[in-house]
Amino acid sequence: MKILKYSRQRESIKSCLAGRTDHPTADMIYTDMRELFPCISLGTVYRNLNLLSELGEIQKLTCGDGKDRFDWNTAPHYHFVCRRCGAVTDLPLIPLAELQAQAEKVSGGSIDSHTVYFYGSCARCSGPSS
Amino acid sequence: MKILKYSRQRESIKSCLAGRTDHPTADMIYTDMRELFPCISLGTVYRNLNLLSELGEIQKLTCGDGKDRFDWNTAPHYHFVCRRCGAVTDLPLIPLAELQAQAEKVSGGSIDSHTVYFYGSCARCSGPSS
DNA sequence: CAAAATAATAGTAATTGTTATTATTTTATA
DNA sequence: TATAAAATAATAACAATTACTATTATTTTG
Repeated sequence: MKILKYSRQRESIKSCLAGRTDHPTADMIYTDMRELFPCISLGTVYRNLNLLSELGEIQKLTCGDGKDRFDWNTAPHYHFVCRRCGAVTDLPLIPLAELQAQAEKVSGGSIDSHTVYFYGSCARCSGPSS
Repeated sequence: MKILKYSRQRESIKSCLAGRTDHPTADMIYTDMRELFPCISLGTVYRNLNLLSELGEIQKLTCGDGKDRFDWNTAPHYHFVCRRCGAVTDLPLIPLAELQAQAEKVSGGSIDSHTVYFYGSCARCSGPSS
């Protein structure tokens, strides 16, 4: 199936994601999208998020909370997951290309990417008011 | 609910997992377990795997294929996921404590663990016969 | 050791996140 | 504009997991 260069919903889903710094689930995107397209289907959201991530225009994350999350930033970077509030945030760390090269060596196969998730309690949740 | 010190099924699930070097899903454990306990329930397998991982006696992995996997080795270590055959294997790499310390610093919160998954094609799947 | 209390189990139903199906509408192209 | 292809909304189906319940196993208590 050839992909059309233009689809209102897909364009909108992509820019909706691009406008968020958190890492929303399909359901969160769906909630947002209904403001613009009150009749949009959850299936459309899922289909386009998967399509966009297959095309390499967005990234799918699995941080261990059971639901997929999505990230407009396709550049490799590491994430932090707060176990208390569930927030997923980017960390300003340089991805370790050497680590991946080392992993590839010991694996005996070929490695094209890696993911790193840090788990703990975010600044807000560790703060004095909690 | 207080946890009993002895339950045949739980003990057996734990030692079943301990005897495997792959990182089986609940369903794979279930298949194994039925040889010993033909009437064991899948719910029992799930409940005990979750219980054991909450107790810190085993580890739960989410490598992005939709199903949870389990690891008898609770020591921090990194994993390799083959996108072709789906195998999940351990990598002999020293976990980077400094990276976690660095992540904690930039996060502003507190971090107690991190996971690393490498993705690619394993030795067998990259080999000549494929 | 027997009886009472508590936890674990098998069997099953329910829930959740996600994907597939289908009739209809949108978009691209001639 | 007419035709073909792709995307959509609505809905059903699905797979992994969790919840429920009556019964059984284990522990505790007298």
